[in-house]
Amino acid sequence: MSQADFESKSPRPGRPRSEAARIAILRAAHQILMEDGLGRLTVEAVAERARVGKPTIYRYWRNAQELVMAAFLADPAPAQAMDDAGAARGRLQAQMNHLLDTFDTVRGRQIALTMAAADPESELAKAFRTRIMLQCREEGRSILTEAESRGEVHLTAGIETILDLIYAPVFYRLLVGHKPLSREFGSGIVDLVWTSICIRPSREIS
Amino acid sequence: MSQADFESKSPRPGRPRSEAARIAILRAAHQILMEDGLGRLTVEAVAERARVGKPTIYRYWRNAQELVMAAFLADPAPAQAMDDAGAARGRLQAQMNHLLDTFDTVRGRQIALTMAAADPESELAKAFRTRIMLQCREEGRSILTEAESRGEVHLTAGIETILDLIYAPVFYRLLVGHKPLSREFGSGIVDLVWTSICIRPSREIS
DNA sequence: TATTTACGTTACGATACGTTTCATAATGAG
DNA sequence: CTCATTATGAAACGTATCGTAACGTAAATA
Repeated sequence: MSQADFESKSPRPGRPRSEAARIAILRAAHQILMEDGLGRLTVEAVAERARVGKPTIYRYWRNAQELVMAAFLADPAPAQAMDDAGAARGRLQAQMNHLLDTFDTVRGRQIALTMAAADPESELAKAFRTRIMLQCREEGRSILTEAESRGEVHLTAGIETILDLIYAPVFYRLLVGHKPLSREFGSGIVDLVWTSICIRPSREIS
Repeated sequence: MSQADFESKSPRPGRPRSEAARIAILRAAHQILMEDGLGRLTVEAVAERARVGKPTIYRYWRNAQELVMAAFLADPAPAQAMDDAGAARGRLQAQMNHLLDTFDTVRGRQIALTMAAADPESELAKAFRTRIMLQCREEGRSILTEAESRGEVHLTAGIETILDLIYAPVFYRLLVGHKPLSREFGSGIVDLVWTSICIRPSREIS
């Protein structure tokens, strides 16, 4: 009788895990990330704030990095209701605005930093960035591929490169901080990319 | 007689600082960054590898972060001799290739990570990123503004936004690692941006 | 009831930070 | 030459943190 069998047959013997403790830990971690930033988060501090023992934290997560990622994912940003009806360019712009609203925040920067600081090849980092990046990137992809099928744009340069051109500058300014993010910046990005890929180039933007 | 006066009048009394120690420290730090990465560099390890005392390190630099930045700056990447004669687009492409050669390395990623992990508002971080970013960014700016003065491109979207579109995707892939950097990627970036800003749009690229 | 698993507290050994103390070294001034 | 000064590396210090072990108690199942 393996453990899997055991679990499927009846509840485990012994004390059950405390969901209240788990939630308190995730909340405490998130608060510390917002107040002190990624570099100052310690398991000790989280344990103290959540009023739990360190062993409890280590029962759920292997290290601080894993806890941090879990904390961000446990408190997901609000998804935007995407309007499927409008023009592709307008939808891309709206989505960019939503991305800026979501990431031009303390939280956004800490998320980006967490992603950057992780070993890119680790399964943990892959899973995290998939979760963080997937929604907006897939929306962008969907907008662009639909526009392509309507003959409005060409994606010759490769959809992945185009998506990077759209989203990377946000991330870049978020992390490097050499210039602020702004709606104007977001519009500039969308304008540049759209001008490049649209099949009927429109010079009236100049 | 202030310290500045003192220094300008005659050599300081007492034992002079050891340039050999300073160089050994910077080299050791750089080696550890290349082998273990930013997150694993400790002052203790640098001191041991450089065969110096910790107080010696702290006499020169206030903390590990400052030392890391100094180590990267002490070993600058080779500057590319820029050919002023070619077409702007080709020069931009060549510069992008050089940027990829320089940054698609262990060192490049550690530099980017160092920049990202620093508090963007600190004077130290500002100075560091200025040093790291200034050369390639100013070259790109120069290429584009010359092309603009020749009536080849328009920079309506703002030169800063355009420069971010060119360089951010490199940084993004370098840090996030969701897809590799490549010459093809670099060409894709330059193509997309060029198509967007050039005044005579050329459709033969599609 | 006994057994099992989870809990928080406490303690542990290891590592690292930034600083102090110390003996020695390396200079310039008198 | 002596003396004063500054730098050096080794050693030590107090503090913080990591990840884990030990412990008494709690909360469940059989």
